This record gives sequence, structure tokens and C-alpha cells, in this order.
Amino acid sequence: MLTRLFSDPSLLPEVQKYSGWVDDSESEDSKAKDDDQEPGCHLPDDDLEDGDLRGGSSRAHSEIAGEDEEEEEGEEEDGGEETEGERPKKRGPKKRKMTQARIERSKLRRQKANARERTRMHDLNSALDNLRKVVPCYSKTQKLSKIETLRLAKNYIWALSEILRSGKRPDLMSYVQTLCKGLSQPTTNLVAGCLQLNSRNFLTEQCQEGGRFHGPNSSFSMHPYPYQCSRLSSPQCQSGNMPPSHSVRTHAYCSTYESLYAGNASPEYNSSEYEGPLSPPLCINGNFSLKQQDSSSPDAEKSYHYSMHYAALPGSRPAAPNLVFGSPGVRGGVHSDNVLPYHDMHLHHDRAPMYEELNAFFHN
DNA sequence: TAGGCCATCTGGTCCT
DNA sequence: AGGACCAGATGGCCTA
Repeated sequence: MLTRLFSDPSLLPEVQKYSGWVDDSESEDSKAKDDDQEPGCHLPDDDLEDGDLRGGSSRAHSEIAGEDEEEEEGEEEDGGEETEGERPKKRGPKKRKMTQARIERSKLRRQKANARERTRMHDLNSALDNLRKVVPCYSKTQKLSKIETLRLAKNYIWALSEILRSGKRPDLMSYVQTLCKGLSQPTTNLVAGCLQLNSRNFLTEQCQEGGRFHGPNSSFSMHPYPYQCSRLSSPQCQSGNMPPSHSVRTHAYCSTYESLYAGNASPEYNSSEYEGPLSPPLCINGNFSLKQQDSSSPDAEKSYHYSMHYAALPGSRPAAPNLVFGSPGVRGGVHSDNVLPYHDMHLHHDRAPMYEELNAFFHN
């Protein structure tokens, strides 16, 4: 780190700020940190505090200015470079010398801040975990990365909003393409696997279709993709090749699709393996066309038409008045009886109040 | 070994 | 003044 600091001109301010801790052979500081942190700590607290003061940041100045006059305990500020009478005084609040008490207070303050920051990040990660559970392809053992989780969630929301808007069922291929937009190859494979698609198939098709799917003015046609649940034949669907939770989730998708479009609810995923809330299983059958978007938007190329029946999360409310949602598996599963006639869905999309809210997210 | 991902520390900024 | 939030920096772990 020191090497980098001193070799990189862009880091000169940092070097200057931390000047004075070139000698990082302190042992006491390391001990102090060990109470509070894991490996990954690089800058000694004491040194940082010294650097802070020496650097003359506004915060440091205000702290110093706020301090009561204290006994000086031999710690020469700024290396004793300023001697009144010999050099012009610096402007601004007079710097106080670092006393042992002040150093201790600074340490304590920094430790408390570190603890709060850890807690905050843990909360953030916890929320991210919850998000992972409600987007497609949840797996306890093979978690999506943070960025991939956010991307997938965004695509998922987009897909759902389009389905609500259009009231039509998209074909599976288009749906997966939307979900996978901007995702890394491994995540794309995972999503495709969850939805029982060979990722190569739809990626190839995506290339062939060019901008047809994603251009601002695009409207894509129905893909008569011969989708069928193949959990018995698909390698990704077999639990032997997947983590248990993943397998369960995959089953949920397969079964939901089957139950809705083959009219045959599978009892198999009345599984208790999965502890968390199920992602809204999606069943796709239809096509959609996209809405014009601001071309300046980074997501401008997204325009799709979706439609689907989907099962809501347990306890969640239907997003549209007359759409009937159910939850597969543990929560009772989706039965074809619960699915509204297709024409009903067409009738409701224009009065679904959530649509505007949902799309405001994408079309701001 | 390089690159991706992650946890943590840290200082700055803004808000209450 | 203190807390929340943020972004940069850093080192550890894992995988191709």
C-alpha cells in the first residue's frame, strides 16, 4: 500500500494526509484495532488521527477548535514545525496538540463509527438477501452477487410491469431474455437453467434477432418456443446437479408453468426444503410490444410486451384487481382454477393502478 | 496468477 | 455533536 501511495501521483494528497505514518511498525495500534476489526484494516488509528489533524481537514479543525485547553503532553504538533515568532502564523483555528486523552477519544469515536458502519452494511446485505429470495433463481448455496441481484431484480420488475401493462403472456424466451438483460454469463446461465432454457438457445436467438427485442421501437413477435417443463430431463433441473434450494426453486418454476399451462398442478413441490418466501413463479405465454422510451435512458432499449399469470408471494396482495394469484408449493400452489380466463387479463391492464407506479420506475 | 467479489476501515459530507 | 450515508482504499478469499 505504501508503495502504491508513494508511486501514484494521484494519491499524493493521501500521502500527504497520512504523512507521518510512514513508519508503520506500530504494535500498539494493531492491538487496539484488533478489538474492533477484521483483517482489511490498513491505516493505524493513531496514525490516522494524527494525519487527520495534520491534514487540517475542516472536521479536524472544528474538533480541535472545540476542545478545551488541555495540558500538552509532549506530543509535538506538526512535528514542531511552527514556532511562534519565527514563522508566520497560519490562519484558521489554532491547532491543538494531540493529548493522550484526545487520542483516546478519537479512537473511541472511530471505533464506534466503524461499528455503526459494519451494522449498516450488515443490514444492507440482509436486505439484499431478502431481495435474492424474491427474484427468480434463488439459491442459498450459489448466491447471486450483489450487482447481479440488483440487475436481475430490475429486469424482473420491468418484466412484471410490462406484463401488468399489456395483460398478455410473453413467451418464455422473451421473458428470459428480459430477465437476463445485462447479466453476466454465469447468471444468465443460472436464470436460463431455472427457467428450463438452454441459455445458448436464447442467447443465439437474441443475437439473431438483433435489436428486434430490445430496440426502442422494437416489438417482438411470438416465439413458438416449444417450451415444456423438463425437470426430468434437464440437467439443470436435476437436484444432483444443483444445490437443494436451487433445485426446489427450479421445481417451483417448472411446476407453476405446468400447472398453469398444462392444467396440471404438481404436488411435488410441496416441499419444505425451501424455507424462505418463494419467488413469484412466472408463467409465460404471449407476446408483447414495447413502449417507447427515452432514448437517453440507459435502459432505453428495453421495450417488451409481456403477459403472464403469476403467483404472488405469500401474503401479498394481487397487483391487479381481477388477477388471481396463488402460491405454489407450500402455500397451496397454483391451480388452473385460479387462473383467470385469458380475456379477463386483457380487460384489466388498463385499470391496474399499479402500472403507472411500476413503470415510473423505469420511465422516469 | 489475474480478476471478481466481498468485508472492513476511513474520511468527507449532509442532516438532525 | 453525533449519526447516516457515501465512496475510495485495501486485503482476503475464491475460481478460472
